[in-house]
Amino acid sequence: MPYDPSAYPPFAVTVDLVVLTVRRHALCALVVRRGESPYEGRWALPGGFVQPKEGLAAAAARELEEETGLRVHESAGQSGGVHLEQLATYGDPDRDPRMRVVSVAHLVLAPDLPAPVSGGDAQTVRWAPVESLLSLEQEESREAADPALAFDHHRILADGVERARSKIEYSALATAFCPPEFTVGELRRVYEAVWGVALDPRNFHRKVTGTPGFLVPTGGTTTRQGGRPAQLFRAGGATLLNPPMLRPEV
Amino acid sequence: MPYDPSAYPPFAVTVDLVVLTVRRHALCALVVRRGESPYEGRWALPGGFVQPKEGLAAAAARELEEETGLRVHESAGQSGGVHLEQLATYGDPDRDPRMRVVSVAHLVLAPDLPAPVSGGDAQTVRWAPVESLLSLEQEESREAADPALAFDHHRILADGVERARSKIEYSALATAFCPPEFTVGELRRVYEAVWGVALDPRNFHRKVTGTPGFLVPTGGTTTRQGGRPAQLFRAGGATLLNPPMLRPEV
DNA sequence: CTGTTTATCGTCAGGCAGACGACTATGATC
DNA sequence: GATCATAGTCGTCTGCCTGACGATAAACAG
Repeated sequence: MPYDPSAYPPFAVTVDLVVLTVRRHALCALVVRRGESPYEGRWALPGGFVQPKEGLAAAAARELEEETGLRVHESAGQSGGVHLEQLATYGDPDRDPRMRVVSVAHLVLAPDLPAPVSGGDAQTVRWAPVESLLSLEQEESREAADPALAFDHHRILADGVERARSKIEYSALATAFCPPEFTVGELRRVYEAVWGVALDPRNFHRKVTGTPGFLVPTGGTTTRQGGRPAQLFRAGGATLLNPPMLRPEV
Repeated sequence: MPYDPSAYPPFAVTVDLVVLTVRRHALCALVVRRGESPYEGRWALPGGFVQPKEGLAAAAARELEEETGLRVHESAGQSGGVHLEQLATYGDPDRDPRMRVVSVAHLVLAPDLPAPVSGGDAQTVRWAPVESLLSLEQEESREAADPALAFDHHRILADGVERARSKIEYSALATAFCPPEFTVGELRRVYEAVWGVALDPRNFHRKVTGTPGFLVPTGGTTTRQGGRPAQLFRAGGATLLNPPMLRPEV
């Protein structure tokens, strides 16, 4: 099977981004409003073409910075540092009606941003709760009050959310949703938002403070959540939690 | 950013396969000898171009059947059924010296085949223990007695093996390495081969027979492993093991 | 018949998670 | 300033699961 550079089928390769954060106790994803056909006016995941001499992760990082101003830290997993990883690749022959597009989806976990989204037009880029994005799509046949996501982005988002949900079980990645310094309660609210469940504050506290390398106390305290002052922590060096955090049944 | 079908960069999209099985108590991968430049004469993972109107999983299944005669069962996870899943996508700009190739790697778990490999030339397709494939590559600078894998296939294989090792922890996928009917001991040898550790037969037996939906007794027994007759099982409907099998530390 | 091999059942101790009580230290409200 | 609401932190207890390992069972090889 010799290569003939003009004989291989014409493919376009793109990256799509599932950018997740936790805002107001809800897991939110970054979506952009499409300004062109197809799916004009619909919400879609941010993304774009991979450049000829650009790696896949580099393309994802570039698109992320173009859309949000977020910069990926090299050593992912740091608290306050944005985490980026490859999610999966979607290449159904007719996922884009215009041409054959293979999209390498990436997952980004970011802390809540004070400014909504810098670098993008506020009218066309926004955070949307994943719950509404995913549930709306389920009943796509309803009147198009809030249209569903474009292309196969519903599936990509669902896969990304599922990846995030399972990954915070056995890794320290939940700290990627937190500011550089955070309390145990704030970290617990991240788990609660991502999993959509309530956790026992006492057992959670015992678990995370008892896992070596997960949290490092900074010595400071804060009362920004109200109530008794809480210790501040940074993410420790551990990336894998063993034994894992257990997601409650059902 | 309007689409211009002639303006996007020229990409080729391929699928590569990490096909794993357990033979003679060792985890083995399918490799083919390259007959052309670059890396002529080297071993490489099987793979090929995605066709214009073909999905990624379909391309992987087609390549698998072309190289091995194996056919993927639709409902993966059945014992005796071949399991196929997407692994990851590799697209470094210079991973192939000839052109820009983005490869969507897939992971295949198959039971040990009585016939070596049907459908392929026995001289150019073979099972190789992953231990030797991976360790050889580590010392690539040694004399080229047995050259390393072509392209970035060492990394792809390593990722696939790591995926398989972690996935049998929390899923019932180990049965994909087994024939349609198998004993607890045979299943244990699968775990031991994939993880490269020895497991306690008594605790393993308690664990797998006590996990609902993992194993279904067929009523038959066999002595093909020698010793006392062992019950035969089929894979149950469960796909996720909760709690998971624990891989011994270190 | 005896030793070897593999399968299977049981026992026991330690670790960890879920349920939940108790106490502490803030700010808010009266 | 007393009281209340809110959040954080420490402990206790119980049940489940795992790792270590003893014991028995059923085949085959000599």
